[in-house]
Amino acid sequence: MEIVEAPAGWPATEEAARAVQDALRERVVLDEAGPPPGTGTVTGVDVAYDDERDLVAAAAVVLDAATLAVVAEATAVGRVSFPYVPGLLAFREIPTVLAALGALRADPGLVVCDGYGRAHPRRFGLASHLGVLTGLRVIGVAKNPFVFDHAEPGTARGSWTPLLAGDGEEVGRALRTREGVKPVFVSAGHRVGLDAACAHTLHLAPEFRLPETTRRADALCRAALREAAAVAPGG
DNA sequence: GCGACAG
DNA sequence: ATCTTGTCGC
Repeated sequence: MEIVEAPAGWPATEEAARAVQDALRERVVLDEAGPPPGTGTVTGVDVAYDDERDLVAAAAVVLDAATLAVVAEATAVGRVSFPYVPGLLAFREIPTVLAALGALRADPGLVVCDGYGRAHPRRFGLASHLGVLTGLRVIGVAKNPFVFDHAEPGTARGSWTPLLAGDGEEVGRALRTREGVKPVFVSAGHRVGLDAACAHTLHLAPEFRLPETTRRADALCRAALREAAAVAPGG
């Protein structure tokens, strides 16, 4: 089993990581129309951790956007490349996620990841970072609010409320995907606008709160981590 | 300085 | 993220 290590020059300090975000931020594109929901392919990415063995497992699952059926999958196991620091999540997951995406034998299409894109302290969360590094269209769908306040959206599926930054910019939305259930938190990552990001999210979550993309990727990366832990020392 | 804080 | 039992319900 190959273990993905962080590439040479990977940030080793929080200061260096923030500098990377500030430098890459200007490459983000948010004004592309992109394909409408239900067309082409859509890919979910997620990771699971084993701190005891210092391992992280990533999964990428490609779905047919029209039927939400799985058309391709790939996983990768790596060394944890950065500690968890709010605002620097991407540095913890990206090397292994890139390996999983690279092992895919199908066109990823739109990528959906856990976490945020534009709705980030420096406007450069995981979804934007992954998009700039791969050139793919990426959106972020998080399960919990981050640093931005929001009003409670209406109880109906499809209701939403803005995530507003201090300067008044709408950086994301709290979007209700199931009636009466806690909303998800959507933001644009790269080459997709916020309206489109929310439309895709609703299309991908016809039955449960979370998009099928993240549900599939979550299950797959957990399975990959169990297999990796079974043959790794420690723990 | 203190608290909050995606996964 | 992860640690964790039972329980209510489709």
